[in-house]
Amino acid sequence: MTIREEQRRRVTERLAGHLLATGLSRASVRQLAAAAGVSDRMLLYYFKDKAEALSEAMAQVTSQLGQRLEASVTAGERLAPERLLAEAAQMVTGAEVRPFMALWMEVIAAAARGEAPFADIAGQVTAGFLAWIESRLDIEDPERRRATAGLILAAVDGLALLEIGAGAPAALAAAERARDVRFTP
Amino acid sequence: MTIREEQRRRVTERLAGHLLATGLSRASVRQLAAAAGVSDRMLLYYFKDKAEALSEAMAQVTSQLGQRLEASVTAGERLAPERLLAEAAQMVTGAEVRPFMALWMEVIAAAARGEAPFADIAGQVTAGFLAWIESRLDIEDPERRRATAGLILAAVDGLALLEIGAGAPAALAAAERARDVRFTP
DNA sequence: CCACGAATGTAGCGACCGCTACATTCCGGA
DNA sequence: TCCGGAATGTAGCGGTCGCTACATTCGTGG
Repeated sequence: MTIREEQRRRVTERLAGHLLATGLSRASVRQLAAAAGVSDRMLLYYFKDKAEALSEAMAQVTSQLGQRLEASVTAGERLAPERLLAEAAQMVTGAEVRPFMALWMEVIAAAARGEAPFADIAGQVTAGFLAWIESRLDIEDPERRRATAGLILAAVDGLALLEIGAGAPAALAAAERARDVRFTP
Repeated sequence: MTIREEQRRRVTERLAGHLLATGLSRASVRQLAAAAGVSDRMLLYYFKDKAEALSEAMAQVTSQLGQRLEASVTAGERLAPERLLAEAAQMVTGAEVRPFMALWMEVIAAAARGEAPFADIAGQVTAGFLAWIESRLDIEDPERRRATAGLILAAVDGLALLEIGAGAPAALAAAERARDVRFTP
């Protein structure tokens, strides 16, 4: 493996940590390079441009989160939507995934205004989450399962958003209230 | 009324339209001034700085949305949370309020990273929406009413977010699915 | 040991950013 | 009519941005 490839991997991991810690606003080429412990000149040697560096780093971030999700939710078991919603709501208001949700909000916002490469990143991450939720729902009808997964993901993302706009206590209360939700049929 | 005050109002309205149409990414001082039909020098004469201009424009935007909400939802009537959720979900996926939701995502993202003045703006807008939803919920217990309002707002915002990440059809299907939600008790 | 490509450093380009100092024009009241 | 403040224009400051041209050093295969 060339030095470039090695560095690329090391730098990607550090970038992921930096993004989780500080968000996209501290993500200029020079700032990213400093956080990764390399010169800005070298960052753009390892990656062809800033977009590629960010894409790789975000892929790393979501991969890490995916592993945590796998570990925290009982594997293989399919749950009723009510339970999955309750667990997801609890998780998203917890301290562990909060950095990710904050970063995720920024990615979504950048995607909303069409900024490359965030539109692609947002689409991929959303698709990944939807597939993950779907695979854990004990709903037979595929169409209904997909729609339910979308609604659960919307609720989860919305709770993270509520936390930003109304504070953690309000978001926690809403997450508690999510336990009273029932899906029919 | 001085010319300055007159211009301030005219410019505020144009800025609101520009923000709705193009979002925060096209919101540099020079771009805002061009959209408002004044020189950048004059924009910062009417407003003391960029933050003040954006705050006024966003207040204008939310005021407009508030008027639309008042007009579209039966006034004075208190609804069951299921119905309010269904109506809100339908509204947020409609073409009318979509520009606002896109802008709202950007404001939330900026607030999440602590950017002034968006943290304040996000807090005020969220509080306004929560109060509006609460005033239309036929739930007796104030604490439960507040928590339910938070959950409904989270669902609505989440649907807008889902539309960005997964596309309009997925968001529509999830909004449809929201009709099957029941709150207990 | 040396040639050659990989790796790295130095320096800066042109564009945009928010904002301001300064000069000038406009206009209504004394 | 002229004076003073409001209104507006001109020009540019110091900074960050993403990115690159060019030069230099390093390390390894022949």
